[in-house]
Amino acid sequence: MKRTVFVFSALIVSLLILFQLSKYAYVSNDISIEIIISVIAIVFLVIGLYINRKSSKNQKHLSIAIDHKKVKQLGISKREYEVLVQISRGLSNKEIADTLFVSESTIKTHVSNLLLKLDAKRRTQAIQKAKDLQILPV
Amino acid sequence: MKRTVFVFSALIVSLLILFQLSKYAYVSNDISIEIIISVIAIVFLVIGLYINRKSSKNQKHLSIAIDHKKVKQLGISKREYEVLVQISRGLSNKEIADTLFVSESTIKTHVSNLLLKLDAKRRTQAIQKAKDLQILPV
DNA sequence: ATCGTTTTGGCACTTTGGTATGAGTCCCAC
DNA sequence: GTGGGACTCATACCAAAGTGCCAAAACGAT
Repeated sequence: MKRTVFVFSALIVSLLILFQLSKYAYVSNDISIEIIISVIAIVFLVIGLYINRKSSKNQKHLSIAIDHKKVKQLGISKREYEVLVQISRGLSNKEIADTLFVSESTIKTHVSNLLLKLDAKRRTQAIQKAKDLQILPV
Repeated sequence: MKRTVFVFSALIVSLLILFQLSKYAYVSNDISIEIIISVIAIVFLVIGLYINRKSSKNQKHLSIAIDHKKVKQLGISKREYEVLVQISRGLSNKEIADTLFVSESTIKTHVSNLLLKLDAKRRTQAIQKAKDLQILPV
């Protein structure tokens, strides 16, 4: 939002500058009218591209953002979410147990609960559903 | 590529038109010089935005684009790739067998070969690696 | 301090996944 | 027409994943 304001301010300022320049060009007759117009064209092309870059960056961030609210809505606890992340990295229950310093039984319990909460039959399906729900980076 | 050519053609044409207009404005003195400049500014702003929209669309397509060459490099066959896609959708071997109209044994063979070729220990890891290698939509 | 949730874990059991091996069919290239 | 690759399938076996049930410890809020 703040950036949009900044962009429009810059736009207005450059407009004013260009009006001044165009008057100056008019005074010194026809030597540079094409150059002025070219400059204007380039400047506004760049401005257009700049605005575009901003919006595409926003899109990127949106597609990566994780919906923490949805995690809570699904009743997925903090620890369960950690397990979910490790599952999506392709780790086995034993490996997850080792990285989280708990027993494999515990991981199995967490996984079982995750499958229930995500309405999935397998861990691979859980990964897919979690990404659809934007609770895992796509 | 074709669209880029189109955009640049439009850009050059509009430039020529604007030069003509600017000369006309010069002949009819200073009544419309600001208007001409405004028009130029708006036109090129729009062109910039248009190019931006295109490039952001391209970015989207790029992030989704699949590296078919890499699939071949890894020696993954057509059928194996089909199985890989179904794995990433979260299907079980039996379900994949049903959707591809073959036996579960066949799918097991394909999966085993896939794990070898992707250097993965589990199907979840295969999904992860395949996405890293851009042979599956991220 | 007590209640509810989370986290942890064990055990027995079933299901699914993955390996190894071997083999038959099909098709394409040389 | 022969060899090689891709696709198919089976069997046997082991590993991993997942279920059900239970229960204790830890934690957080009122």
